[in-house]
Amino acid sequence: MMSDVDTFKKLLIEHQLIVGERTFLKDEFLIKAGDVVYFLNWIEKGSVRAFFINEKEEEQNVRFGYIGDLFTSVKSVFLNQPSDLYLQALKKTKVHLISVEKLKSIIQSNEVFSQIWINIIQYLVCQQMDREMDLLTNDPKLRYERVLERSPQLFQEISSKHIANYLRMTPETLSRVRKS
Amino acid sequence: MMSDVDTFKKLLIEHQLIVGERTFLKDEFLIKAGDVVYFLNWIEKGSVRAFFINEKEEEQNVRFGYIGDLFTSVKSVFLNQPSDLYLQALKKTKVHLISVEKLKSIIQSNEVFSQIWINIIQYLVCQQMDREMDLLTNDPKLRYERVLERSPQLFQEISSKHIANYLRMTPETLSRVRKS
DNA sequence: ATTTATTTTTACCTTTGCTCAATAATTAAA
DNA sequence: TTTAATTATTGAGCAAAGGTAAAAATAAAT
Repeated sequence: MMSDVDTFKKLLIEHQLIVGERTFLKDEFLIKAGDVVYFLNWIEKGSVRAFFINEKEEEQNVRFGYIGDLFTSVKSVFLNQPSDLYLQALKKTKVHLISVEKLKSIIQSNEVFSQIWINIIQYLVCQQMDREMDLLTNDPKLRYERVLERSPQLFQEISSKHIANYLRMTPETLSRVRKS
Repeated sequence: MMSDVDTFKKLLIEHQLIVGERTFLKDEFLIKAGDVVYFLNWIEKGSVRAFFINEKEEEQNVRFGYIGDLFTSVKSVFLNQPSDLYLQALKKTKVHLISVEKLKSIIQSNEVFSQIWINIIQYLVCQQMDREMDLLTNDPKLRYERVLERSPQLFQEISSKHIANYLRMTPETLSRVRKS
């Protein structure tokens, strides 16, 4: 059985929404804060992180993307405003570029697209609720275990340093938590 | 100029999606965890909180609703599963009931509905990103200030006790933060 | 392969938000 | 209005997560 995201990817190809591809070296930025976002990135190879700079000028990770993921600065796309996130390649990463303009247009004109789009963003809302519940867990160990259970692949793909940041703790705390 | 939510409310009336109304006394539950959710609550009067029970059996607030808001257990509606949230009246609260079944049906069949629905849930995603950034702010004072700036009405409507919980801190810490 | 840089682990110390407790202030109930 | 119950404030002590620093382990670069 095909997932909504798989169906959506098939539609992206059929309707020629893929307008190019790009390769980023490790640490290169797909998008920087302040940039206007023209593309969704469909990751063919590599991995990416999304982070923002907080009030103390520190980087704060909010999302990771791996092979097969559609990755972008969502708020920027939805609100038509400059990105508040940085998207950065964690290793050499190849992406296919989906035109935001064409995507928005076809979501408005094509019934099939709009319905599947609804399913996809509704699912995104659900994932964000889970993320909120994770972040509201005070005990670092429980926070770690919750995320490990739901996203085990995260811990395969991403370095502990970045996971610790994502989990709102220091690398030292994560290291201790994993031992105990 | 009419907001998407206002337009949506107008459509709810025109298409007779309001199938009843209910009044809840202070502390009564609109929905309990485990319940199947049949309705969206359009709040006419009063205020409501959404919370879940965490691993330590404590209540954890995740959302508040006031007059005019559409309020429900979103994940339950989107995933067709029992609610993981409790929705509880914080004072005597009157709501109009929107049929989830009818809403889902009309979103699939009516172009106008589906397009405005897309706008509404895309906006919801953006709000959740902001919430995530709030929760990732480590310093309680900054966390308080961020939310106060973006949702000043929250501090009018809701008691400090519940706000503190929502902000991931104790009432004592919130009290001290407000003084300083 | 060797060097350089980065990440992870460990120990010790510091800070800060939480618990507990007592009081004051508000709100609800009789 | 008076009483009861809940909520908000303040202080003191403590536990736990974070900071610092140094060593060990990986990974990257030459």
